[in-house]
Amino acid sequence: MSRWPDRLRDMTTSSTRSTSGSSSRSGSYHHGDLRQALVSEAVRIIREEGEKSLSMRKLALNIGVSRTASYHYFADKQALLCAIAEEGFRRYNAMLSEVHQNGRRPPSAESMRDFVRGYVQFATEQTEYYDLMFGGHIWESGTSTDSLRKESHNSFRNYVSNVRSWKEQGLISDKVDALRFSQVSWSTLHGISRLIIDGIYADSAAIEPICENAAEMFWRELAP
Amino acid sequence: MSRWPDRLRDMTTSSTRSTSGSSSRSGSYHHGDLRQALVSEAVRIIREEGEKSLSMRKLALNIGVSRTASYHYFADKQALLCAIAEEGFRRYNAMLSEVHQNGRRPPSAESMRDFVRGYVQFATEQTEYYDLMFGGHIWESGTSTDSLRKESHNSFRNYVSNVRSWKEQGLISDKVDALRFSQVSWSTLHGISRLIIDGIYADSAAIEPICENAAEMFWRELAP
DNA sequence: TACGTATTTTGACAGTGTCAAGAATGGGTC
DNA sequence: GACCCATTCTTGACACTGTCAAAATACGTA
Repeated sequence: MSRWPDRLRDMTTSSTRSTSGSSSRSGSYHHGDLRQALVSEAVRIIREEGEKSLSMRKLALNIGVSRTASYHYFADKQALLCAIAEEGFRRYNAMLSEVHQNGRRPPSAESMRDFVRGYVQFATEQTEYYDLMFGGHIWESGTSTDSLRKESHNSFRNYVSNVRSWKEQGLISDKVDALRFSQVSWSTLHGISRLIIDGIYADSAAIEPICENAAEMFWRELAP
Repeated sequence: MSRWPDRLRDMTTSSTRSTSGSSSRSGSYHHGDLRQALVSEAVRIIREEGEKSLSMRKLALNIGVSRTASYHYFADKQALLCAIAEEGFRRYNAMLSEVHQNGRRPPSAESMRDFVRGYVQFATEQTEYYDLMFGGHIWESGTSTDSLRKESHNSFRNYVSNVRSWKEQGLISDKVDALRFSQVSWSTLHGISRLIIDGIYADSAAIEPICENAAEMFWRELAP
């Protein structure tokens, strides 16, 4: 006679379980892949109900484990959020290398436009990740995970070294300061994204021309 | 024999009381200027201990009133934060009109640099306000106060109409789209500020050259 | 002095993150 | 197969949080 028959019965039919896929043995005391299930469900909650609505207790309840089970995989809530942000950086890098076609595409007015569009699209469509990646909550007071810090530094370093290599190949003006340009242009992209996400640029029809304008401005800076 | 002798004694010597100034009658049941005291103390807590550390209960305790007294002036915590953001917009507008010398200063490479510096300085030094003004928490899910929304719209409209009037006076290139330029440049300013605030541009020595670069980029867009 | 209104308090409820201690499980060794 | 132990999960508990409803207090005014 089990001590939690209802919960177990619920678990086998829970929609949550179907997403975790591989190694989850339904009906067992051990979940099988709790760590991944936690991250997935957390992302789902943030996307569909907002970050504020994510609590460790509700998260565990939805998955079908007890409130503190998660603490075996994440030291605290912050660590969970860091793990999600890391996943975000992985997706972000994938998006970047697709837009840049792995560096095989020379910079141009068009490539700039595609890049700006891609960035803003990623930020505004995958808000669940973007908010955590550059949201501040994670970074303030230095409570972020080591691996997350490494991942994010990598991301920006790639960005700069991209510009630098363009300059060395003579594809852009040699007057450009690669580091400064990267910082300022990234700021612009980040600013556009944040203002859209936060609903301050409410008119969604304005997004496209804003991106175009930004891309033109960037290219005016870079053009040989 | 009073029912809360300790609290009353504390109140008269509390450092909090001394800041409220004018109409507070110390030692009385009625606080005198509780609304203002709440805002001031809330700002203090956010600045010195971080926004996360601000709770309605602690706030009331610090001031020396009971936990729910604040709800007579603010419908909920969100409303309190909106009030602080409004105060922030007032300070922001003051800063702007000082930098622009009330519109009497024609746009130039120097004025651009001063403007960028002023903006970033305001954002990074008065983080308590800036975070709330453009922080998202307040805007998401449309729970912001009417008066706050009005104040913020005003702020941006002023910014655009400034650029527009420059254009009409022939002080900048007539190829500039005032609205688009305003949106993109504001995004850049916001992006720089956020990335500094969030500690992602950790090197504080980089701030100055970043601002300079941004200002140059802006002026290249505007120069007649 | 009495009354109504503005202001503040107490009590209560449903949440939250997280620690410490214990219980169930599964894999490896004899 | 029986045993043991590390891994995984649960229960209980504590100190917090925002906020509602009802009661208490003080003040201005008639």
